[in-house]
Amino acid sequence: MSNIRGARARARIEVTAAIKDEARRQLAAEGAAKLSLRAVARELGMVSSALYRYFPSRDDLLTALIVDAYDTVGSAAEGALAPAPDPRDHVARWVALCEAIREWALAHPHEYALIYGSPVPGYTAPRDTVGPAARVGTALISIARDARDAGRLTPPPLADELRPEALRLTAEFAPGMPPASVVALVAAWSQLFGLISFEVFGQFHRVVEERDAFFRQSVTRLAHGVGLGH
Amino acid sequence: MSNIRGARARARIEVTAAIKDEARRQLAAEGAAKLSLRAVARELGMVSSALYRYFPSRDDLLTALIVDAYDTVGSAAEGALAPAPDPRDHVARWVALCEAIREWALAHPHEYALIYGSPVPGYTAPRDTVGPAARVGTALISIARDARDAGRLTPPPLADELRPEALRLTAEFAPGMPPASVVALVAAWSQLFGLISFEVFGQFHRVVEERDAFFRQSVTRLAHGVGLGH
DNA sequence: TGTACATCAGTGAACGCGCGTTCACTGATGTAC
DNA sequence: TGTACATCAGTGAACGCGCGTTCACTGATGTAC
Repeated sequence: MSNIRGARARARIEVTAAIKDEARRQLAAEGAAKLSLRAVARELGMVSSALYRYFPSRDDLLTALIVDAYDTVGSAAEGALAPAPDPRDHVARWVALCEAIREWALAHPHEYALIYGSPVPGYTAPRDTVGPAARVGTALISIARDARDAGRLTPPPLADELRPEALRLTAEFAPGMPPASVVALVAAWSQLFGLISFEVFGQFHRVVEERDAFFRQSVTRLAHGVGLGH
Repeated sequence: MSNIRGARARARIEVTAAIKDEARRQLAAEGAAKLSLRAVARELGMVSSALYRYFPSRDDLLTALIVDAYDTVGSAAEGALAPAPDPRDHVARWVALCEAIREWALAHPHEYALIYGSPVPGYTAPRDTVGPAARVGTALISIARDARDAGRLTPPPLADELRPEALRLTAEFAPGMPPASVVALVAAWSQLFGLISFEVFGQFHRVVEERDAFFRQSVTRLAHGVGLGH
């Protein structure tokens, strides 16, 4: 039974998780700027200095929350990729993926704001965040790749001035894909989050009412813009 | 000479402007959450309580900054509408409009974040902001309307489930326009800000390098998605 | 034109508050022999 | 299996800080007669 690992090791894992959970709760209540170590400790019945056994500073706690957020939205996206009803209907898979991301965002608006909203002032994201941050983009690309392999991806027109950049993006993020499609994918990626951010941040208030249907329509059009399903 | 208006009235206007300018400076340095009345007063050589002669509370100062931000980006947008080289090239006008908004955003990232980023926690936008907030959307619609009047607007396909919503949106925001175009316009509006937000908030860091050309390409495609220029 | 009174910008002290972080400490858990 | 020592989670007090807002006040500007 080598899985016991001692009371200390297990306690450390549990307390670390409890701190992050409470921090997330306060994030949802007050927003990132007002997240306070003292308040987290208070709520947990600890003394504030005790948190320094787990996180060297407030910023490190924030970083952990950011990494977790990227990871949960990333795995939500990847999860939506798997159970596709018809793996050959690339538009439907694209829409399902977009809907999974939107649902996560609506369920966790403050964690969403943490990673896709205004940067937290005075805080600069460390290296640890770049891997998890890429997962959503990778999922979007994978659908386009499947479509290409099935001969059902039509590259959109591409301005000459963007050709070098398109080749660079392709080499770096989606080798083998048509460069024009890669550019369109990057644009669609940001536009997807434009749709979600406007909903989550309240810009659609008193504008769009039928949000589900509007989102479905818009991301379907986005899929066509990328060249899926032609 | 009735334009003298007394030293008091003129001083009030000047001091109010100075407070907002200094607040904007701090916004750029620290972000909205850290904007502090005391720091603004300190920098202006006033005592903090003196600001209460001009703004009843910190939130009211924030509201003033938000309204100003919507107004400046709105007039930047409207300004780009006017000097169109060829008023019949609706795609070019659309692109110019989008570029004007992007340039304002890049030049004033914190004011941009104030209105298009995560909502400031604990702050709820008052009525005064809705008028100024609509100016950008109205400018986008006006281009589409010109295109339609010239017979150069092709409504995109529209899902049946969205038909009622499309009619409502049309009646409210763009009477007389094809409902499918209005839905596409609302989507394009949010997607435009997705492109800008990703650039301003750093998501394109180490991803997109040729930002000008990428933006031009993407908003041109956005124009086509709305049905301009067919 | 001169005077009496009202208005209002700005002062300075104070209120009560919460914050991040450091430090010397206690006592429980883990480890090596 | 038992003992001696090392590790480490958590304590409690303290540091120095900045914040928004209120309040009674002074003195300059504006207004009515």
